[in-house]
Amino acid sequence: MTQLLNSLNPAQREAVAAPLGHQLILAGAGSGKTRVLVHRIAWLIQTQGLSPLSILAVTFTNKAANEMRHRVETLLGWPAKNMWIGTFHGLSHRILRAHWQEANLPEGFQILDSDDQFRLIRRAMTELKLDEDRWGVKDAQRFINSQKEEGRDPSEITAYDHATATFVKIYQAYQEMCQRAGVIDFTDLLLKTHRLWQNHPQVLAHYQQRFRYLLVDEFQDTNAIQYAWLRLLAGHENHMMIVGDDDQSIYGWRGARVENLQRFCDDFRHARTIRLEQNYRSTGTILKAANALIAHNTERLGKNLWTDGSDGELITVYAGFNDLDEAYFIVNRIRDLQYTGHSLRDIAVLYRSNAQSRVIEEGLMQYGIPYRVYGGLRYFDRAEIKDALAYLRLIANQQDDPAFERIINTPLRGIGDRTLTAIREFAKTEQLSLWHALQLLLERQFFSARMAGSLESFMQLIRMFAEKCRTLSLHEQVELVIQQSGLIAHFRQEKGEKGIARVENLEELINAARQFEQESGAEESAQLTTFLAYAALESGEEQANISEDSVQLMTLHSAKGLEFKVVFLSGCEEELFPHYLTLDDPKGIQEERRLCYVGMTRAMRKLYITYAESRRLHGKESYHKPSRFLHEIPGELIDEIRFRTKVSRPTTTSSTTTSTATFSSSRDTPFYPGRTVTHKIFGEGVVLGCEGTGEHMKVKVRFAKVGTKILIASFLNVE
DNA sequence: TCTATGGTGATTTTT
DNA sequence: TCACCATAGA
Repeated sequence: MTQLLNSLNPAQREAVAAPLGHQLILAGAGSGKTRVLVHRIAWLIQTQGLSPLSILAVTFTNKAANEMRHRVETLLGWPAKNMWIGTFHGLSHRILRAHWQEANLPEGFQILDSDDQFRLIRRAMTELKLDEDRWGVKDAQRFINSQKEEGRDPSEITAYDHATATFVKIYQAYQEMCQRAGVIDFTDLLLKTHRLWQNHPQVLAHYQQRFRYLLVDEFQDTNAIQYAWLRLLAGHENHMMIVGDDDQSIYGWRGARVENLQRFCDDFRHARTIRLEQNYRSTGTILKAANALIAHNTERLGKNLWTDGSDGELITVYAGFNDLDEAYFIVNRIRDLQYTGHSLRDIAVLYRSNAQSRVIEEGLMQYGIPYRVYGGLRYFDRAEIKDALAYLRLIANQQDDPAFERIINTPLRGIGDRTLTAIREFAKTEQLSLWHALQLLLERQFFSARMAGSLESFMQLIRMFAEKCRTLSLHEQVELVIQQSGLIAHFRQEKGEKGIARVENLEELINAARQFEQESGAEESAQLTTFLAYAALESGEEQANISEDSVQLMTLHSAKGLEFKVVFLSGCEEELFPHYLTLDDPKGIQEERRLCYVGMTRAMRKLYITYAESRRLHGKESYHKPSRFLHEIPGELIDEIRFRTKVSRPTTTSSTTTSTATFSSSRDTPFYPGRTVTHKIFGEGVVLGCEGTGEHMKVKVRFAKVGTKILIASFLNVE
């Protein structure tokens, strides 16, 4: 047992071996918080004799949950398969599946993702005859989600003005549509679980008695409904350990409430606060700089990171002439690092907004440095995948209007907007699902003979699928649907790389289903439902070939929780960072400062901070002062370099290739870096570099499909 | 129903 | 600037 504690520092040990009761662990960046959580779980089981089944561990992302489960298993030495470790949404989902009746849900309820939600809200607005230009769908969506996060039903909202009253009407209509279609959105997962507990004390009691010990990660990111959820589950009897860092609260804009940390201490009396301040990640210099920066924030719970390691190198600040020059500097430093034997995966370039990645990508491309940009489309979010899943949803439940809308004319079968509007209107007046409405309209011979034919064959198709699927395994169902729905044929027609990729993605879905069959313990009859929920809740890893050693490009937000040996914090200019939309709100600026703190503390050994004196933004050249955050870092920790040569944007033509050719020395060949080329077998790719001349020139090309290859120029075609 | 064109507007993201 | 949308015309 003491073995468990041996590897920990005093503060960590205090947290891990704290007596039962409530604990708030204020865990600074890089202080080993996951380690503490995982050890605490092991300690509860091994020394306190708690059953693994009486422990509930909650995180925000699937990634964090998977990591925690994995580390618990490693530490305990046995599989923790039946332990409840998961996200708020995943755990809520599990509970709602078990209590669908009490929760007033259909047995096979499905989950809407944000995109489905958007479409359904838009439809609700059309039905209410609201002008989309005046009433933004996005605004309505935000309104609805934030009301739900506060736990409010449409009937519970007092509307003092016309705008709010309108949004409430939309909320009401949307909610009714969800109910009728048998679907729920992400926030509903939490809200309906909370309601379930409130309305059914015996269900609540069951979970309260089962989960005697709750552990919550990243508590500063909890919103109102999540807090209420936890509080209800904890009741008066149970114990709770929460881990968080108020200085890393960067999601206030999407409803996260840092105040929940303080509130926890008020609500759960006698909660013990333990600070983890020893940092195992960064150099002394980086920590001093980060501490100095964050000290400019007010109302902190207070924390000072320290290390017993060395001070390391100074922070290099680079003042670029413009954004190109800034990128040029970063790329050159990366090349230096590469030559001195660093792995590219240890290097990250961070920025405030996604648009900033472009210039840096172009620079990296010129030198053929592989990179990976985070924040792309995820597997289950791809249109073709969502189409296929919509077929499966409609097969499972014909009331599923969002699924119906998605595929009624995908692939194209000549069912246009007018036909659809007629179905929608009939469905609305008769309070029916679209499927049912269509059925009745066909019976009444509402449509022209031709249209009726198309519609009838669509319904036949779905009925046939439903019939056949009864006897098929999950992956066979998927296969049947993507083959015979015409989806594959449809995307095969699509020209270029895109179509090929889509077909491949669809085929991959069969594999995903097969894998799911083997891994999920679900009964065969429930597998389709569970698979669909899995697809909605776990949108999958971003696609990238992880095997290739590449520089990591991402926003500051997505960098949270990660660490890299070398970090470039780019675009540190007023109005970009802190972002101009936050400038008039002191709270906003403080959150930006925390974002900067998060960024800086990602660096283990070396931190570069860069900015540009001028930058092309929204098509215009703009000038900004260096970020105020730079001035908040003590000068003695900084080594500032200014640009030596002006790197100007070519003023001639404005195509991408010429503007980036600033980096390139080999413009005189048709195979200059950045150029798109095609190859008979490998498809489309981007030139990274070349050597030699004429027909025998060797060209290094990165192909979308097969990765980087060096080829003889004569085998390549310039588009 | 598909394609071309012009207007618009432009943080951060997970489930 | 550029990517997204909505609308008009084939």
